[in-house]
Amino acid sequence: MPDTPHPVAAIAAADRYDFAAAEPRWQSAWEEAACFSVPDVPPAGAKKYYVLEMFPYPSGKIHMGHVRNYTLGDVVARYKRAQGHLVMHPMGWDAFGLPAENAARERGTHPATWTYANIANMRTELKRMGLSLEWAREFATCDPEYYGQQQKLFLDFLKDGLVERKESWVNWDPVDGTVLANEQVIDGRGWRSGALVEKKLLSQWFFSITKFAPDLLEALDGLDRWPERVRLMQANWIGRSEGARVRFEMAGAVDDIAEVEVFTTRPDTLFGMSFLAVAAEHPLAAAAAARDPAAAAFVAECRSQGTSEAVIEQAEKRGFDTGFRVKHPFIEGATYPVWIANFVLMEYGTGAIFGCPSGDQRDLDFARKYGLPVPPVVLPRGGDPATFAIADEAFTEDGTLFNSGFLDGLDVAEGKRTAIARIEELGRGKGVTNWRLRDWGVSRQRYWGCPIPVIHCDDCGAVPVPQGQLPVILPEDVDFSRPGNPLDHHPTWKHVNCPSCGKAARRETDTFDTFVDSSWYFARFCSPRADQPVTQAAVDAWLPVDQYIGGIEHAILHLLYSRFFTRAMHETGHVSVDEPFAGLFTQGMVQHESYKGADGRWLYPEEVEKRPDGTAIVRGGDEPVTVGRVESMSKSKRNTVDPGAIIGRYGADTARWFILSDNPPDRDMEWSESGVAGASRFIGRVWRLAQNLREAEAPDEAAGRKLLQATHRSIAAVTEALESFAFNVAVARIHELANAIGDAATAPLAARREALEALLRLASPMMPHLAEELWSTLRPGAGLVAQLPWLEADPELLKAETVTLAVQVLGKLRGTIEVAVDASDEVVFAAAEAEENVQRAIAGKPIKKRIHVKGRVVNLVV
RNA sequence: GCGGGUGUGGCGGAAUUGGUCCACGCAGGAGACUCAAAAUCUCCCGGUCGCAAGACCUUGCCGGUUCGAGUCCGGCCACCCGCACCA
Repeated sequence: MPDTPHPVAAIAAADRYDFAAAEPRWQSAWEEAACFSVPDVPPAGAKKYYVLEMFPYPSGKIHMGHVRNYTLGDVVARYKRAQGHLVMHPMGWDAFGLPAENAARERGTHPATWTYANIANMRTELKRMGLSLEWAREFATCDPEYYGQQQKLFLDFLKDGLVERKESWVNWDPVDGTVLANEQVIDGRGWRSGALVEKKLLSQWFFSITKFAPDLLEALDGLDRWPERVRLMQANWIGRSEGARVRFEMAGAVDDIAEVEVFTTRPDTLFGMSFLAVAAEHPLAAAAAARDPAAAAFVAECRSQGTSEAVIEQAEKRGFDTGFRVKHPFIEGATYPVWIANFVLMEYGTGAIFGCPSGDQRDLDFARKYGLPVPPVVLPRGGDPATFAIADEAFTEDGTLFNSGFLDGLDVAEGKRTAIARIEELGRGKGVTNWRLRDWGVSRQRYWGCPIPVIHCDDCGAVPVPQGQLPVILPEDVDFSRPGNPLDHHPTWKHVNCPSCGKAARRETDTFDTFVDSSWYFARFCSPRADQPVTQAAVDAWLPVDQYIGGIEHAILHLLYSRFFTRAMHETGHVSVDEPFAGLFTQGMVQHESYKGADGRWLYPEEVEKRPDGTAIVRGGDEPVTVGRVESMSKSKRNTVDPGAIIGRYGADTARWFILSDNPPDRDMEWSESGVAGASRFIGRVWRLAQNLREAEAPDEAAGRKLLQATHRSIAAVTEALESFAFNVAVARIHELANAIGDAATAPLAARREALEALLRLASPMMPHLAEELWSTLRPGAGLVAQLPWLEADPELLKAETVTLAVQVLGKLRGTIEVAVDASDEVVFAAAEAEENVQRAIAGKPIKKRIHVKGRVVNLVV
């Protein structure tokens, strides 16, 4: 950033705030003063505060979501710094991932070239925002210095039994010969080839996150600075459920399969069984397919359904009767058909369920569709057992069991206990706790990711790469002209000798899921250049992150994986904490109106001109524009606004101010051009307030005191708003203070000056450049606002002598009265009843009850 | 489909957590300044009725609890986020 000298006198003479000159100047000043640098290990007694925003994927340009995210974090960082904390506020890049490979295939640019060019550009853009970041800690996850340390962590996890090799299903594009991500599967077809996607079984690496399931669930209670909804979503995702595993004996073994095990949370409804259903990947389904071409066709069809749970759950529920039958564990002689069903998930429970249509909506829909019986077994309270029947809605609530043999008369909870006891007695299964959470598959068949540091040897199996050979670095000479994983068809890279026996062996060619990269970066920031993953003293001092800020879309996966990683790093001796993020704030998305031209093509906002009558036309023409709904900014709909253009035109403070002022930060916000213009006007207004500071002709002490009271009320209100992340309210309170200063033309200069200086300091976390600019002219030589302590309200000036009470009659507002703050009930009621409009409302009726809430309201009941 | 959330003027929203609904801003209207425009400054601005005082209605919809409900409870509707290989 060029350092443009700009003498104070020149600024004062100008009639407009020159943000383009001022903003880079203050950015350099902060850098020179090293305002935002902190040591890896803070000095004894320092109050540390770690502020972190989710680091960006380097897509090429920052977008408004980034501006919002990093502005929010910056306000917190600057505010906490002013409060006397030693604040660490780093930035880095989540730099591995699919888009770089797509760019390589489409444009022939190497992923590394593309990624580092994007980072360079985005770093420049972020710097223009004036964020209080410590750039010395910057790294990208695609730096070998970072991912090499990640490989060490993986090997430690492997040694400690936190990693497993298992088989799992992937989306397979049979034409491209490529594994597809879920987002690359569109309507069951590969996005490039258009081929019907198949499921394919691959051997892959898994992190044993399920080992921590109980702790990950229980520890949510301690995360009291996390949004309740995120904790709820995580709890539901981990999904602890009590139930039973029950083995059903086959009525005639199939191959060597003599029984099928199901998991159920409703063992009490076993007498309501109608069928048994298995997943298409279940061994019984395979056995059926081997015997019956129709079964094989159905299994093949399920296999083309993709691996995404959302797709599976929304697909039409379908099944195939295998002809096999199982025996009921309780009812002598009863047998039930075994179906293959497309909604049974192999990954959950045992891959098989027993169907009780009267007590489960999905089972009921299935039974109705295929004409299976629906025996009711739970009678609603007050229901008549003789006539109760299920129509098209299953009964899932508590009731009394009936038609259920030894369970008759019990309620659901007792029924569960009794049924489990009997199952265990019969040796047909047992009560178990089941978890929805699955182990975390981290293998990806891609080039642009962290290589998994393992060598496969025919004799020794999977052998860890020895410490001395780390890091395993990605080869640079890769060929993207053919589909599939370039690492796999690289001519030499994968051919190595087994570290154990020395024979020819193969490198693992899979790379890590990019969620691995982002699961420990917050720890690496504490000592970003260390030659081990983390240094103990640094992470012990700085972790956990005190305030983490990012999008709600990461509420489950990223946050859960990071919580797992921290536990795994604790277990392997790298960190001392279990929870990575003590405080979490989830921001809403940035949205904009969308526009379409006459021919239906999407238009960018800058191509559209709004007319006074509310209609819109294409700028510089007469083509009508259809204004669409407000939705999340996306490139495909072109409803994006480039932050760079906004900052160039209005300055960083304006962009920051608007993005904070529009609405509460946890809600979606609508970017609007007029809103930005409004923010820009306010910046100009504050600047003018400072230019017009001179002694009043007839200074009025009373007006001065009033202004100071308003100032100190503002200090209290803004502080409270910032504490609770109500930045839009903080902005409103600062507006009010500006209005108060503007209205106090007769107040003595000293009072107006104190008020304005307070305004600058209260606004400085949000508009740091203007605050510095004006502070430096009002208080030359008084240092940087960025290094000043936060203001505290003077309690003496917060006191009020009187208070306005609302007077209600029968709960309806009929007037207000002004009373002393400490007025007694008698005085208050007398004043209330004397009020003219209140008298009219009472209309002479006797007052039955009088309610007085101090400082708030009086309610008279007649 | 399952899990989670949101809904208050023309618009974004505020509301000491059960106590004066609509602070602050945007848009709009009127005026001042100006040859004019921009910028700036002042005033008005939820709806209906009324000359006014004021009355009635109003926090997505329907019902309930309470002296009093945007806030608590029950039932719906709409939209948004996530669903394990997008990041």
